[in-house]
Amino acid sequence: MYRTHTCGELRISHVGQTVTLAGWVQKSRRMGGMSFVDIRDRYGITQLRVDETTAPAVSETAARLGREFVIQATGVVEERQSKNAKLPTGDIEIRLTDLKVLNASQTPPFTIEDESDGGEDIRAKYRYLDLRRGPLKRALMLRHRMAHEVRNYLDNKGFLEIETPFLIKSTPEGARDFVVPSRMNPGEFYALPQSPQTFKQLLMVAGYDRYFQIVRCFRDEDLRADRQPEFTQIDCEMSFVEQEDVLDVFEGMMRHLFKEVIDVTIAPKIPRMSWYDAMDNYGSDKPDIRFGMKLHEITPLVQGHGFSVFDSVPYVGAIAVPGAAGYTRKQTDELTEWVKRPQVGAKGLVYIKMNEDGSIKSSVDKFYTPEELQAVAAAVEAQKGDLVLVLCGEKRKAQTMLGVLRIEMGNRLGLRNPHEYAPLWVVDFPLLEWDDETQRFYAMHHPFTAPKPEHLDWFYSNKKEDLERVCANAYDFVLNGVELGGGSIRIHEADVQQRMFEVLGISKEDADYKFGFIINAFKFGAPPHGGLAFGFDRVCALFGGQETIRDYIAFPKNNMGRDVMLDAPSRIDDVQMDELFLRSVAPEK
RNA sequence: GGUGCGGUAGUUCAGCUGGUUAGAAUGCCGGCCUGUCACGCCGGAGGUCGCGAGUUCGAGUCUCGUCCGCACCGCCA
Repeated sequence: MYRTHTCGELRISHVGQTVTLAGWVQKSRRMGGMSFVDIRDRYGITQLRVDETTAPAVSETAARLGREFVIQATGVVEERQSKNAKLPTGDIEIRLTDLKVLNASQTPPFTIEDESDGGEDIRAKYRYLDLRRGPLKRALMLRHRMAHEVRNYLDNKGFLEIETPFLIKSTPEGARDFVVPSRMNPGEFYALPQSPQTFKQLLMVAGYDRYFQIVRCFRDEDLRADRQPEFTQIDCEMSFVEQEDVLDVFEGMMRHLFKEVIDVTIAPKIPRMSWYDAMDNYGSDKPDIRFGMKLHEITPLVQGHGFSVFDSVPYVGAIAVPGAAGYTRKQTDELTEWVKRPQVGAKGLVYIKMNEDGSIKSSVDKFYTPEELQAVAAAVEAQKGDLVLVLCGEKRKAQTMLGVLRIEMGNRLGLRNPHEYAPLWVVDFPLLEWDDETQRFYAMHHPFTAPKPEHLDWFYSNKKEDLERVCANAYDFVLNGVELGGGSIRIHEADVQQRMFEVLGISKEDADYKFGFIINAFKFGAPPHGGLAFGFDRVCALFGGQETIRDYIAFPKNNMGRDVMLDAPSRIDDVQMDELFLRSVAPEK
C-alpha cells in the first residue's frame, strides 16, 4: 500500500496516528537541522517535518529532494507549533520516520502554483504539469461535477444516454467537416460529426423518445477563446413535444446545474424574448440582460434636419450610457475611434451629452435645436448625466454595431458582474437567412428545423419576402450574453423536409445523396420531435467565471488548431499515405 | 483570408532618439541557518536578443521577409 491518506484530509483529530502519504514535492524549506517539505496531491497539501537529530537518515533523503519529486512519507501526525490558516491541513504536520523517493523529477520549466510564472505557450507544451496546478484541477473537477449532474437530472427525467458514431458522412452544409480517408474504400472519406443531429432524429424515429448524450463534436473552423475544433455538447432530443415542453425540461436542467454545481438559485421562470425583440432592443441575438442601456430607434426624430449622414440611411439608433455625460472630448474621440475599428465597423459616432445642469451638448449641435435633442434623449430614456451614443446605417447592421457598443460600455462601467446570472430564452427565430453573396437562403439554425405551422403558406411561397418572414420554433439558451445552447422543433414529415432542401437550393438528387437516409426515415412513422444541445465546455467555463474554455478541457488545441504537446497534426509516413491513396494530393513540407 | 499585440537568461519581464562588457526578479547550483510555510542571509552559474536578409562605421533597438504565440474580424447550419 502506497498511502493511508491523501494529502488533503488530515486534521487535528488525526493527531497521534501514524500515516503514510504519497505525492509530489511542492516545496521544501531547510532550516539547518530541521526541514519542512510540502507534499501535494490532487486533494491538497500537507506539511512534513524532518528533524535531523531524531531521524538523520530521513533528513539526508530530504536534503536531496527537488520540486516535483514523487515521494512516499511515513510519520506521526502532530499539532503544529505555528499553524497555517491558508491550508485546510494547516493545523497539523507529520513528523517523518521514513521517507522514500519513488521518482525524481527534472526541475519543471515553470512553477506549479496557482499563480504560475509560466506563459501560456510553455504551459501548453507541458500540459501535464499545468494540470497539476490548482486552477486547472478545480476546472476539471467542476467539469466532472457538471457531467455527473447532467446525467443525474436527465436520468431522473427518463432520458437514455445513447452513443452515436464518429465516422459518418460528410454533409457540407454549415460548418466545414473534418474528414477521414477510408483505407478499405479508396478515394472515399468519412466525416467527423459536427453534431449528432441526424442520428438523434433517427433515434426518435426508432422510438427512443427521450435521448441524451454528452458527446464530442468536430468543426473544422478557425478557433477562438471559446471555440475549439473538438468540443463537447450535451445533446438532447424528445418526441411528442412542443417547444414549451422542451424549454420546461431544460430550464429545469439548468436550474439543477446552477444549484448543484455552484449553489446559485436562478429565477423560477426564465424570461423569453423573441429574436426580433432581441435584435431591436439589444442589437444581438444573445443579449446580456444583466443591465439596461437598451437600443432605441430614433430615425423619424433625426431625419429631415439637413444632417446628410442620418438622412441617407434607413435606420438611426441610440443608447443612453448612464452617468457618462462627463466624458471629455478625448474620451468621446477615443470612443469614436473604437467604433470605427474593423471589428465594429461603424463609420462614425454621434454623441449627445445630457449635462447634470440640464444643458445639452452634442456633436451635431448645428443641425438640431436643444428641444429636438431633448426629444431624442426622451426617446432613448436618457437622464441628466447620461451620454447618448448614436449610430446609423442599414437596420440590422447598425443595431448589431450598437449592440457591440452596448456590451463595451457595459464592460467599461462594470455592469457585467460575472457572479450575477441572467439566463434567457431567445425564441421565434427566422427560419431562413438570405445571403447576398451566394444569392440563396441558408437555414439560420439547421435544415432540419421546422417552420412554424402557421407560417407554412409563406414557406411554400416562392417570394423572397414571404420566405424571409417564416419563423421557426427555434430557441437559444443565453446566459450573460453568451449563447450556451440552442435547439428547435424539427421537421418530421418527408415532404416538408424535401421543401426545405428545395428552398435552400439543394437539388433533389443532391438532397437524396446527402440526406436520403433521413428523408426515407421520415416515411416510416416519424413522431413529432424536437430537442436542443448545450455547449458543455462553455457552460463549464461560465460556471467557473471564465471566458476561455481551454482551462475546462484537459488537452485543448491552440489558436492554430495544434496540440503543441503532441505536436499534432503531423505528417504520416509514405506507407500510410500510399494505403490511403493520398500521396498525389499532399505536397512535401 | 485579414487586423492588433507579443517573441531578450530555465521562467516572467525591463532594455528610451541605434553606441563600450545586455539587466532585474524568480527559478537553479553551493554554503549558513531547529518553527518555516512567498522563510532568511552569503556566494555562483546561466543569453544564437525567434529565424533570415537589408540599412549603417556600428542593430536587441530601424526596414523587409519568415516562423511561432495570444486576442479579435471573416468563418462557426
